[in-house]
This record gives sequence, structure tokens and C-alpha cells, in this order.
Amino acid sequence: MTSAAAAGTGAAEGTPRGRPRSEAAELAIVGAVLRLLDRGGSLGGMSVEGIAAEAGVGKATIYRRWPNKEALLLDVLVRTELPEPEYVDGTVRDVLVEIMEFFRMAALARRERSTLTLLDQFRAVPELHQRYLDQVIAPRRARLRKLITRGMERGEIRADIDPDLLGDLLVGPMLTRTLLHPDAGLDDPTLSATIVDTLLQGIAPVASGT
Amino acid sequence: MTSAAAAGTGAAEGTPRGRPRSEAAELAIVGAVLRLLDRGGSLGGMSVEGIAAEAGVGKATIYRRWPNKEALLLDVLVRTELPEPEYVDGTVRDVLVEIMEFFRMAALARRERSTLTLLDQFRAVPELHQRYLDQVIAPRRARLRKLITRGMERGEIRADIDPDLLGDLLVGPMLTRTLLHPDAGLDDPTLSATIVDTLLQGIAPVASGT
Amino acid sequence: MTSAAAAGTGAAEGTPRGRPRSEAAELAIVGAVLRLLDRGGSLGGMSVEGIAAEAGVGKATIYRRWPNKEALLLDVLVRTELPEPEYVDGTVRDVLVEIMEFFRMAALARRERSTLTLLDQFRAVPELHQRYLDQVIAPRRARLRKLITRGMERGEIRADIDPDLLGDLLVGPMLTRTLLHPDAGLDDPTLSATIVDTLLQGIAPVASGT
Amino acid sequence: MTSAAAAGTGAAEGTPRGRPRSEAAELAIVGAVLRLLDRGGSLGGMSVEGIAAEAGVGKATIYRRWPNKEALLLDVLVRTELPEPEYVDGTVRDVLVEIMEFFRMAALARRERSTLTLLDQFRAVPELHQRYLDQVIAPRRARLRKLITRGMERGEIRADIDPDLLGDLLVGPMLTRTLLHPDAGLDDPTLSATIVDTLLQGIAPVASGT
DNA sequence: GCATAAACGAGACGGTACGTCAGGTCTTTAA
DNA sequence: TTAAAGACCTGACGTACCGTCTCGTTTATGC
Repeated sequence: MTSAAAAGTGAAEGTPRGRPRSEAAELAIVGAVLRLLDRGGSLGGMSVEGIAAEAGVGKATIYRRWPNKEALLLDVLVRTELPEPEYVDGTVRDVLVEIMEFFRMAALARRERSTLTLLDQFRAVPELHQRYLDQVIAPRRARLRKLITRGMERGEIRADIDPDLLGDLLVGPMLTRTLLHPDAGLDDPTLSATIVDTLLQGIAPVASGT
Repeated sequence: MTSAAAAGTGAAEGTPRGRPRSEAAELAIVGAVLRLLDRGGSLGGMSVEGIAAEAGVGKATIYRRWPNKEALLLDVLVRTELPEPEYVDGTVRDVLVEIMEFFRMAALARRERSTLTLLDQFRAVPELHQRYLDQVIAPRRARLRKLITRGMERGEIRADIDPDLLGDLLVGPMLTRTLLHPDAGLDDPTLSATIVDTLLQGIAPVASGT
Repeated sequence: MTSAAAAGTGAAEGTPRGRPRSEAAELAIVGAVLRLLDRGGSLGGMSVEGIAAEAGVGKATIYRRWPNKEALLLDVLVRTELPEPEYVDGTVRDVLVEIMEFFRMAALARRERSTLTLLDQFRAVPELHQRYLDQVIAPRRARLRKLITRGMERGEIRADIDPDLLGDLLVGPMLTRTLLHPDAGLDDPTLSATIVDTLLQGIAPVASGT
Repeated sequence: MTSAAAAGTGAAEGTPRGRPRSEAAELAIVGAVLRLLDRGGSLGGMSVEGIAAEAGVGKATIYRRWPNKEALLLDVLVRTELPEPEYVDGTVRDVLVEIMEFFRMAALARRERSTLTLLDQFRAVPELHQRYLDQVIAPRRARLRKLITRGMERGEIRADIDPDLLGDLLVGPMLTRTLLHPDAGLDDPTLSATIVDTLLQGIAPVASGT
């Protein structure tokens, strides 16, 4: 029905009869949502009528593509997910810092916080909730986990730690600073390095090795 | 204005004429919200009319106490905040584990996730946003920070770390598991200890091995 | 549900709880419809949103009173039915002329023509169709029939005619001139007398003529 | 749905080259309207989309032929107007009865009543209103008037009556029974004769000739 | 002990937005 | 070129809530 369906079904739709969906309209809609977000609107406070007006599009054109408001908003978030750079080579520590920088930037993009709103609203539409987790969160976690595992194999990270827990330890501070004390911290360019190094060294006093 | 105002202003209300506010109604309202939440409703999808009906109360009785829906929902969350136990004595490590257990329990109470929805919706009502941060988050952070500082003074924690960052490192995994992969992890009773110990030891391989 | 229901049920509504329906709003709605009609709108081309806007009223206030647009419009027609004067005494011929004048005036009120639209639209909602017939048409017919019967008893009208057919013969020309050639005839003040007299005399040449 | 029209119209599909089915589409459209009418639909409640679907035709194919919905519906009515028989010879009384029988049959065809809906809807499109009056009503009236005039010349009808009024007196009962009390009367085969004879004789008692 | 005054349940009020449907136009592919 | 299919914008439909405002009733205090 929407691009989700397109992603799901392989192909073989048969010949599409009738006037094809206007790609321009689709872009106008997504663009309108982003424009309204940047103009200070919150995701939850957005109305389909407002989006249609901003996009210069009929409401039906929106509902032809997305079954409801939440699906549209989620889709916009998925589409605007920043492209993660290729983390080429380097010590695991350096790549971790790089990944953390990506998270920091994504969070700073100020859309992240609103995202969480949807995660809750989607309890009523569980497949959407799952879709966000699958399409945005899971890939991030997978990349992180792969890097961590590699670090363990190389001997740069202790091998007796649950890689998932380590991922959470890394991502966690980004999340708390996005949600719980948003006024502080995210714009410190040394934050990523500090987090990674602190984790690497541990918080116990140096002498406590014994 | 509301019970918040009552808490804020000292007194000097003059003599209250007329029929006093029914405490029973207030309890019925809060109870209705909790009942609806437990029944699977999401915070965002809740309607004042539904709450009033569930509580057997007129809408005006709600609006007499809270200025709008968000304030009511936030207030319910604040009121149902679990009472934090007194963390008496013990090594810093043990107390940290205890605190983390409290966070884990609060998150498991399943209200936490919905809470985040409000944090975003409150961008439109910033003083409510601030109030949640002030009344729920800040106290938690303060307790945590105090404990960390004490740990540093006692030499149980390295003193060259930003205590706030350390707080974020501790709380982060609880948050990620609440929001980003809720299916896993929170019900593991050893989680808190694992997090604290991992942090204490660091994730780098033991340099001076053997 | 609406005034129809009120007319139907005898009484015993129990105590009406809550804020009572605003009579002002009801008047504003009906008034708005009439204003829009006078401004040239056709009954069929009228929108509930337009009516609500013209009346300065929320749409829900309309739908609280009438279940749909057609019911509202029909109700307006029923309410604005001209009060028929008391046809006191006089020869049957004179009273018939008087009645016909009433019909002519009602038709001239320019609402009659639009009424017919509803009569057809109501095929989908038969009870409304019936209601118009019952509340507007039937009373008119009854009055006419009573007068005709009286005329027969008094010997002023031939007794071997179906009174209903006679009623149709009288009303017919008003109807054709409203619907089928509206540009002509209705504003001739002698029309009613001409119809009645033509019918009384018959259209065949006077047998015992000369 | 695609070959529905082909199934409906029994026409030869023949060579699909060039311009295969201009006329077939037209017939399919008109046929679809009549089918929907017979199936109980009202003229006003008919949608172009429904007609197109029923006809197995694209909406554009309809709009290529008629400028709007009303024009289509009116055209269908005009096309399905019963062919009026040649009223050869006989006394004027007999021919009048014959004409009235034609009106009665047309009214019984049950399309007449819906017609009236259009007459009102056409206030917004006055030239359509006029067209129906011109193409359906006026010819009927002309024929009637001609006959009446002939009757007057022959001395079978009083010459001091407005022929148009007389036409209205004749047609009126058919109209009232179509619109105002549709349950009664139209299927009585003696109705036409009764109306004509009643009019000829007049409704005043016989003695009143003086 | 009786008047005053405010709170109470109920529900109507003017609005805004929802998701659907239809009107009339435009744009594809197939024949 | 013409047809079918169906997308496009517009605007109305009838519904659900928002936060406010009467209603008639109930329950405290103060004169």
C-alpha cells in the first residue's frame, strides 16, 4: 500500500493501470512534514489537514499512501534517517567514537526526541512500533554490535562482556541527554570520546586492579 | 491554580467558602487514569471524556483541578512515582546496585515508557516539561550524584570523571531497554549488578593481566 | 431524538440532566437555513458546514438535533409552513377561493419548489418522506376535503364526485405552475377565483346556452 | 468489471482497431443509469463514480459526453421519454382521455417523480432546467393546447376559458398523485376518463346551469 | 437552622481534526 | 485517437474530543 508494502513484496505487481502515483506529491508531503517540524511543530501536534495544506495536496492524496497520521509521521522519520557513514578502518576505539558522533549528530538533529513520542503512540498500532524498531533502531544496534564483536576478537575489548549491554552503555548517555536533561551536553564535541574512553578504562580507581 | 499551586504558595487563601473539593473525586480521577493505562491504553490516546466516564465524574471536576489533559496525565505520573528507599550504608558499589534496582523496578512498572510521550508533548507546554524534569528526574539524578561524589571521596570511584556522565552511563542501559528494545533485559535481576560492575572494571582488557 | 420524537412521545421524559439544549442555537440554525435559501441557495446545494458557519454554531450542535442534513432541511420546511387562516363562513365557493389563495401564497413563498427536491431525496429515508406528507400535505388535504364534503351536504357541489379527485383538480394548477411553468401565472390575484369558478361551471359549453 | 459493458450491451466487438466503441460506451452509460434507477436508486443519490462502475466505463468517458452529472441525468430522462402516440381522430373528449392515459403511463413509469428533483437542482444550472421544460414539458403542453383549441373551435369546449389553465386542470391531478399522495390513484384505468368528464360537466350541481 | 457559596454529575456549547466519499480534471498504458 | 483506470485537488460528510459553559443538586460553613 505504501512504501512499506513495496519493500515487503518482492515485485510482480502486474501492469499498473491508471495514472501512476505522483512522486512529486509524495515528496511535497514529506517535505511539508519536515518543514512544519523545523518550524517548531511537535510530531504529536501535527494535523493531516495542516500537512496537506502546507504541501498543497489534497488529504486523500495522503491517505492514499499512508493509512493514518501515525504511519505517515513514522515513515517520514524512517526516510529522514541520516545515512550512516562507512566506518572504514582504525582501532576499535576510534571507530566507536565515530559511531557515537553519528548518534550525537542524529540526536542533535532534534528530531530524535519527537521520535520517542511516536514509539509510545504506536502501542495502539504495534506493527508500526515494530517497524521503527526494525528499520531504524535495529540496524544501528547491529552495526554497533558487529564492531564490538570485532573489537573483542582483536583483543581491544574484554571478551567476557555481553555485547548488547556494552551497546546500551555506549548509547545510553546520548539518550539520557536527549530526553532527560536536554539542555546540557550534546553539543560538546568531545563527548563521544569521553564516553568511550571512560568505558574503556572503567570507573574504579586505577590502583584497584588487585 | 491546581494542587501544584497549592503546594507552591504558602497559604493565606482566606477562608474557603462553599462546598470543599471532594477528595474522593480526585482519587477517582487518578484511579481511572491508572486503570485505563493498565487496561492497555497509551497515555497519548487517552481522552478526558473517557477518563471522566471511567471515574464517574463530570469533566468540569477534572478541569477544576488540572488546567488541561497533559497536566493531569503528568500529575498522575508524578504521584505514582515509586517511593525511593533509604539507601543506608554499604560500599558505594552495593548502594549503586540498589539504586539501579530501583530504576529497574520503576521501568518495569511499565509506566515509564509512556512517560516519555509526555516529555515530547510538553514542548507545547514547557513548564510542564520542566516540572517533570524537576520533580521526577532531577531528584533521582541528585541522589545518584551525591552517592557518586561520596564514592569518589572514599576512593571507591575514580575522581577524574564527570559525575553527571557517570550517572548517565548508569541510567542509560535502563532507558535503552525501556524504549529501544523493550522485549529484552529488564527482568533480569542481575542486570543492575552487571552494569555497575562492568562500569567499575572498564571494558578494556585487563592491562596488567595475571 | 428531535422535535419529531418530542411530538411522538407523550411525555414522561424523566428529569432532563445536564445543560439543556439552547433554544437560541436552534433558532439560529433554522434561521441560517432560511437566510441561505433567500440568498438564492437551493435546498439540495446546501451544506451543513455552510449552515453551521452562517448560524455561528458548531456542526455538532446541528447533529445533536437532527440525524443528518436531509432531516434538518425537512424540519425547516415543516416549521416554516405558513399558518393556515381560519376559514370561517361564507359560501363554499368563497371559502374555496380563500383556500386556494393560501396555496398560491405558499407556492409564491418560493420555498415550495425546493421542497419537491427533498421529497425525492427522501426515498432513501422513507420515514422522512412520510413525515412531510403527514405533517404538511395531509393536513392541507384534510381541510380541503372537509370543506368539499360540507359543500356537497349543502348542495353547493355535486355529490357524485370523489372529493379527493376534486381536491386534486383544485390544487393541481398551483402545482403545475410552481414546477412546470414557474414563470407564469402564480402572481395573478384572480387565479384562485378563476380556477374555482371554472371547475364549478365545467368546461363543456352551456347546454341550454344562447 | 472490465468487460461488463461488453456483456451488458450485446453489440458486436468486431475489430478493436481505430475507434471501437464510441456508441457502445454511450449506451452502456445510459443503460447503467436506468438500471440503477430501477434498482431503487433516486436520481439525486446517484454518483458519477457509481454510474461509471456500473457501466464499466471510465469517468472521463462520461465527462467527455456530458458537462456534469445533472446534464447526464437530464439527458437520460429526455431520451427515455415515452413516444407519444398519434392521436388520430375522435371527439375531443376521447382524445383528451387518450392523452391523459399517456400522462398516467409516463407517471407510472416511476421516473417522473425523480425528475422533479432535477428541476430544483437545476436552479444552479438554469439552462438545464430550461432544457427539460423545453424538450419534455413544452411539447406535451403544446399538443394539449392544440387539442384544446381545436375542441373550442369545434364547439366541444367552452371558448371563454384560458386553454393553458385548462391544460393545468387536466394535468394537475396526475401530478398531485405522483408527488403528494403517490400511494393512491394512478393505477386506476378509469382515472383519465373520470378527470376529463368531471371537468367537462363541472362540479356544481346540475340545476345550477342558469 | 438557614442562607450562602462553591463543588458536584451531566451534558450542551463553538471549535478543530479525523478519515471517507464524491465531483470534475488530468495522466498514464493498451488497443 | 479513444478508452479504462485511477490519481489529483477540492470540499463536504458525520464523528470524536477539546476546554468552556450552564443546568439542577448536594454539602459544607457562617450568620
